[in-house]
Amino acid sequence: MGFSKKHIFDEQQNQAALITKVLGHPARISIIQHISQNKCCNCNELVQNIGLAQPTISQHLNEIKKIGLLDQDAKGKNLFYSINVDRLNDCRRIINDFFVKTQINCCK
Amino acid sequence: MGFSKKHIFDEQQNQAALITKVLGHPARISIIQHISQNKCCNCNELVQNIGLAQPTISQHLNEIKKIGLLDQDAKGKNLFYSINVDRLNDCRRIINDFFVKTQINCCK
DNA sequence: ATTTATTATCGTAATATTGCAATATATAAA
DNA sequence: TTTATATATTGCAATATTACGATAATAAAT
Repeated sequence: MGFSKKHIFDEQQNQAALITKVLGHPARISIIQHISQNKCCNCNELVQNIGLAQPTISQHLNEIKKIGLLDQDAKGKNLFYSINVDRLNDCRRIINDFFVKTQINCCK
Repeated sequence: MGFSKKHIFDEQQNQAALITKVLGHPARISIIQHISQNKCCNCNELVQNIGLAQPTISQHLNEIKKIGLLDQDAKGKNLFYSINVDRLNDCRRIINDFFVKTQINCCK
């Protein structure tokens, strides 16, 4: 046990769960907020501001990349991250749809 | 290691992360949808429909309860679950705020 | 009182996540 | 070429999550 059973759920359910799972850690919420507030934010800046070790930040960045929320732009030795706004809006729509449909079902 | 560091994040960040973490599993997405579609849905019905063992469903229900999304109404030996719509809308607002603020920051 | 049905809890195994030190990699500067 | 800086990867320890069988608890029905 301990294994995943996502095959018994449909595409939409797995998609909504994947997005919320990635958002389901305060470090990742914080990283996304910080990048959005400081366009062209590099890894080091996140390490300084958030207070987690560099490998830990790097790991969380990878999780966020999994749902396509990050663009990156290498400039010299720096790697600047920014939010992919189109994908952000996709995610927002997917999660909001879940809430709206649930709410409508409850009240009819 | 392996321990949580949520004390380095603010209340809002932890709140958003807690809500999304609970939603971050397809079984819980499915359970919430099923309860919303069938008002007064008991545990057994979820077990039948979702295809996970009864203790597993019970465990997921407990996770969902942690963010106040479930009301329960004991009728005889049955325990009927329903969605707390006020709390659902709270959660929706909290998550949507996160998306909207992030999007605004990106584009100014 | 015994049986039946429903849900919760306990115990446990498998796996996943979180966090970091150490190290590797890559690029720029000296 | 050596040094410095930025990021990624590896390896590992601690903890959390997921899933389920077994069992307990509760309430109705016989």
